[in-house]
Amino acid sequence: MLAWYAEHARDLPWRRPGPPEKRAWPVLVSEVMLQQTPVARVEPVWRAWLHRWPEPAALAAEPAGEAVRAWGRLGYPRRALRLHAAAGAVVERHGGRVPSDQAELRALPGVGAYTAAAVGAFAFDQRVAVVDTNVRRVLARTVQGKAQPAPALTAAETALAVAVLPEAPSDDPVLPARWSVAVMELGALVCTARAPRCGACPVVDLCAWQRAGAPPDDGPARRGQAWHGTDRQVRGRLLALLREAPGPLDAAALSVAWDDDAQRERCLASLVTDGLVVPAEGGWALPG
DNA sequence: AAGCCGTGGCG
DNA sequence: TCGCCAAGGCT
Repeated sequence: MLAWYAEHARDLPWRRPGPPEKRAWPVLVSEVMLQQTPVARVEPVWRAWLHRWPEPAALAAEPAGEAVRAWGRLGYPRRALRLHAAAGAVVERHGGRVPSDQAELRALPGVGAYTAAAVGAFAFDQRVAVVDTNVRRVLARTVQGKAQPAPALTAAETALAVAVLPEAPSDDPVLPARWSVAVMELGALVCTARAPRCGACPVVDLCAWQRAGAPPDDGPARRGQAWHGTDRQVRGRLLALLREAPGPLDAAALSVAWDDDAQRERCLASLVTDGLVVPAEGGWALPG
C-alpha cells in the first residue's frame, strides 16, 4: 500500500511538504472544502482562499459574507460559515494557530471526527485513524469482503480502521500518517465506488471481496437524496443570486429564484436563520 | 438517529 | 437521460 502510494499519489497543493504549523491551516481549509465535494472542484477555490487568507487571522478579520462569496459553487455553503467561525475560534482560543489536539480540533465549528483526524494525520503526522468514505470502502472490500460499506459509519468500522493502523517504526514516525493517506488515495483512485480498477490494485491478491468473487452489494438499497423542488434547490438559487450581487437584493430581485412564493420565503427565512443571509437596507444580503 | 444541507460530472 | 456519487457535519 505504501509503495503504491509513493508511486501514484496525486500532487495536490495541500499535500506540499513543510512544518506542521505551516501546513495545518491549508490542510484544514482543504478538508472542509473536500467534505462531499470532489478534488477537481475544490482545487481552484482552495488556491484562491489560501492566497487571500494565508492564515486563520486573515479570514477571521473579514465578514462571514466574504467567506460565503469566496466559497463560490462548492456547495453546502454553511461550510464556509463554519470555516469562518473556526478561524475566529482559532484566533480567540489558540493564538491564531490551528490546534493539533484532537479534542480541540473537534471543538472547532465544522470539524467532526473525520476532519479532526485528517488534520491530525495530514498536517501533524499523528497516528490517528482517518475514516472517510474512501477508507470505509477499501476496508469493506479488502477486509470485510463486502462490495460497499454500511450506509452509515458504524463503531465496528472505526474499530477496524484503528486495528489496521500500523504502529510507527522507530526510524519512521510518520509511517502511520502515510498509511492513512495511502488508504484514502487508493479508495479515491483505484478502489472506487462505481467501477473499481482491481487490475491496478496493489492489494488485489489479499482482497477478501475479490477472493469471494466480487459479490454485489447485499445491503439495503441506498436512499437517494431528492433534489428537484426541494428547499435545498431553492436555497441554492437564492444564495447564488446573492453571491453574484454586489449589494443587497430586494424581494422582487429574489423572486426570480423560485415561483412558489411560500416556499421561496420559507427558504429565505431559513437562510437567515442559518446566518448565510442577513436583512439589509433595501432587502437581503450576505452577512457583512 | 434519520434527515437535512449544494453542486456538477460521469457512467 | 438520470440516478449515483464526491476527503461529512449537525441536529
